[in-house]
Amino acid sequence: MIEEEEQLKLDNQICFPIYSVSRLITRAYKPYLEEMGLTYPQYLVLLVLWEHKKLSMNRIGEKLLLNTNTLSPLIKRMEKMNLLQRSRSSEDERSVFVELTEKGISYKSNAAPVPQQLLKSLLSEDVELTDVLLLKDTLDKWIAILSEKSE
Amino acid sequence: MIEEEEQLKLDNQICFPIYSVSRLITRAYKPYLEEMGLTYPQYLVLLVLWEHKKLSMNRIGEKLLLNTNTLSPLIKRMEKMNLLQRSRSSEDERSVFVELTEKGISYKSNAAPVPQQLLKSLLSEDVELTDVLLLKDTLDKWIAILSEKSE
DNA sequence: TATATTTGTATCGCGCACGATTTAATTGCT
DNA sequence: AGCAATTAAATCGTGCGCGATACAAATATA
Repeated sequence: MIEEEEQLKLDNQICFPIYSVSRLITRAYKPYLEEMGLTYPQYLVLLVLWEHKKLSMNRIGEKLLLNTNTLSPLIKRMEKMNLLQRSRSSEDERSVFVELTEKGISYKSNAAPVPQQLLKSLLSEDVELTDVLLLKDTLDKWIAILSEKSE
Repeated sequence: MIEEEEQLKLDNQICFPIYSVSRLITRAYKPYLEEMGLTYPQYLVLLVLWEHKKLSMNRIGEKLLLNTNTLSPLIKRMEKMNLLQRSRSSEDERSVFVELTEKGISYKSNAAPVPQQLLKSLLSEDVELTDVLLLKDTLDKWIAILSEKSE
């Protein structure tokens, strides 16, 4: 157990590297994404829609752990870019369903090699694939814990 | 090696869990920090100043991997809260040095137990301290790689 | 059937992040 | 000394995140 004084040093924090790597990875994604005029969160929306065709705002939010106050304007921006279409459900007039346009679907082939390339740039002698899988495993468990806590 | 189609599924992404956990951790910090009226990035600035007394904007940015376009307004907000004081260097009029006030220093004792409590809430049967240290190790290596790339 | 509660989405305000640009001070070069 | 290049901060515009709030549609309850 580290003593109180030591705990507060930046180097001994566990949350700071997570926060920093998250930002650095978004930055690393940028050159690939801005060719398509996308931001990282917008790319995430495409990811779930490539996989699921048509989803309500609600379901997209659940999958990305984002609230509608973040998603609403984000998705509207993507609609303006003609990447997707929003439409009210006829069964439940409160729900808005989101579906990709041809353009949105077509971006899939451009984006396909990106995660692989990025992963490659994160691997080295020091960081092997097994380390990454271990890391992902821990993070996934934390997501389960933390997202449950915030209901 | 995962095939192309599979790669694009959210569950197979490595960057998404990092992005999500980062946000969830900031959220988990919130109840502790808002007692002091702080945000997570502001808390990070306090961390480095508790450790280093007096630093230029530049040096704070280096340590937190943040640029001045993020730090300038953030630090000005903290100055308004009387947590710190800014002053131009007399040797180099371009540099602005930042130093904590008594109030800023005094927050240290409030913040001291927070990281420990947070870490505790992240540990479970499934995630032990050794896993966390392994994770931090990988992330620190990635910071080295990624922060070098963006010069 | 009338009313209360819940649910799905949108809006508002604030605080980051960050690319691009600006301004001022310092350094380097001839 | 004189001028270009570099360096340190600040400013601007855009896009997230997110707490708080609003509002309409659907559901539950009396």
